[in-house]
Amino acid sequence: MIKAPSPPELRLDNQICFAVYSTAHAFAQAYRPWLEPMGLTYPQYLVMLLLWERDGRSVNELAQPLQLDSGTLTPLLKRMEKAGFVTRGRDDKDERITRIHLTDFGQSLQDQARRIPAAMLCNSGLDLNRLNELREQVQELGKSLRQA
Amino acid sequence: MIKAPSPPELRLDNQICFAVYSTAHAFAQAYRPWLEPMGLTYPQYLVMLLLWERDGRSVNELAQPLQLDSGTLTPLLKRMEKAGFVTRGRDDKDERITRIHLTDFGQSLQDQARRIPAAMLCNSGLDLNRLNELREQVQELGKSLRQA
DNA sequence: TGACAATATATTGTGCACAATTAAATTGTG
DNA sequence: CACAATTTAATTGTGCACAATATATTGTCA
Repeated sequence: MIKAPSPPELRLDNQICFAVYSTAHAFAQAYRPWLEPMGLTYPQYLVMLLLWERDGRSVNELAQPLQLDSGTLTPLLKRMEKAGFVTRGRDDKDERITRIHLTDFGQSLQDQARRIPAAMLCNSGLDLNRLNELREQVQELGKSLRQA
Repeated sequence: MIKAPSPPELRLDNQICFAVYSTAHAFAQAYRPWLEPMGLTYPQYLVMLLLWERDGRSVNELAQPLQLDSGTLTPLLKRMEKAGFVTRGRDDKDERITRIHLTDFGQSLQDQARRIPAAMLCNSGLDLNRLNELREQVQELGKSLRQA
């Protein structure tokens, strides 16, 4: 019994979903040498980016930009609290809300983090303009997929 | 005490790593309506793509193109075996090698899968040419990051 | 042939990611 | 005010992802 060859549109190499999936993992690996010395994982670093922009966010104010839910964030934030990056406490006015605040230590890590973007630009093998164009296209793609 | 504003290169929205990370998750969600009826998760679907191309691969021959290790694949393949998509058995000549073979059921799912790429193309909001260009750029980026 | 290095997979432990559910606080409405 | 609806997090259960380690088989060379 002869088996038909796999159609080209099902080949792994032709899947943009896999290109994105695989490159996402490559990014996490590329960040590791910078993040591990700080004691941060890659998703925790994303949380730090948001808190450096604006401190005292609620879980939802982290979840929305990151597109994550409380099932992911709650244990992640507990680990970050245990590691001394943030504090977790209920909002004074509305006890439903958990507010996340940077510790002095967490705030202080921003100085080290400032060196990362230039290093990653170098690792990317692209110039800043092309990388920004690519970023916008990938952002648009993500947006289309989410509303589809 | 005044806190300096977060530098723009550390803003989450300016990070291509996050655009890729977030779009990868959006893809997994976009595939779900097609994969769930088949009983496949997204990473399992990637394994199926490789097996439809060429059956009887070793764990390593799956691991290399997927950029995953045995710590991820072994339990994933056991779940796929339990679900009836594949069989796992040692190579006759070299007992170190575990060979993965599609079951008839696993092979038969390819027909359903053939309809997925067109649907995802539609979800992407792009035409095939632009999507292919974008895929190649993302693949190149991943390659640069891995060898950096 | 008999150590021993190399290879291939599996195991262990930690940390995401997400669906589904639960629980508590607040808001809106009659 | 009572109380249903809503909002916000936390919990539970399953499935990746990966570093580090362990185990078993094969190849090699003295």
